[in-house]
Amino acid sequence: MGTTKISLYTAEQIEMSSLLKAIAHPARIAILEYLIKVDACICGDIVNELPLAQPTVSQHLKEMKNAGIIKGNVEGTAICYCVDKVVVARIQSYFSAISLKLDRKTDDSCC
Amino acid sequence: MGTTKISLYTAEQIEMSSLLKAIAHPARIAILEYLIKVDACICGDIVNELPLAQPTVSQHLKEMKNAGIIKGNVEGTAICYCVDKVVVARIQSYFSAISLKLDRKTDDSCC
DNA sequence: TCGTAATATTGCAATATTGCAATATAGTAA
DNA sequence: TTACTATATTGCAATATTGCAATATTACGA
Repeated sequence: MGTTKISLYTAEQIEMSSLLKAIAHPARIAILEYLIKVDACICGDIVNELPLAQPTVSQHLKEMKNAGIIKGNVEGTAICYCVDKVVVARIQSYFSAISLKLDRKTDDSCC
Repeated sequence: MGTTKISLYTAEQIEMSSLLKAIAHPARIAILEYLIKVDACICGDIVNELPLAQPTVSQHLKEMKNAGIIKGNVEGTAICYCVDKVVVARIQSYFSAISLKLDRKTDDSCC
């Protein structure tokens, strides 16, 4: 990759992009949705739900945890992962703000 | 990359992930925000706003247009890009729905 | 027509991502 | 301790992404 002159992006832009990158994959979305669906934050059977091998799921979980979108809790042999409400809320409000700004415009000036 | 058994993800999951992928980069976010800020959907001076060369910006715009997040309109020599409200709204409501589900839970069962 | 401005495309190097087999680690139970 | 279960890590191949220089294209004006 070429060199990204990161210093010229705002902290928010960088944070947002890294959060989104952590979700921008079908498997990650599926994991996210599964963690939300299975009310209790169930752990390892994510592997059974997804068409992916255990190491791959583990990697995805690691990345998502790194990005901060999920949290992990060791419980004996199992590990309990769950979605971080606060972070999801931040993403949600980011898009709400954008959407609001877009809606305020009378109409698309050219497109 | 290994083979993603795409067939096992839902259409929504795939669509969402590809939309998010089109934004999950500081430059893409910056472009998005700029297009929203400059009320009229101004065209090529995005290049002057970003720390990126013209071909690179052009590529980003192409990808974002491919993903459907922005629209382009030829106006003589210039091209007028603007954000697609509808698509952004879809992303927004996706995260709203998730956020809502998360909030409905009494508390995080383990984390 | 020629020149210029705005944008796109091509081709390539550098790097990142994805996926998995094999292996390692850690906890728990007998 | 041994065996088992759950998860993580390593190492690697395949592919995707990012960025840009060079070049092409397209539209306009003189």
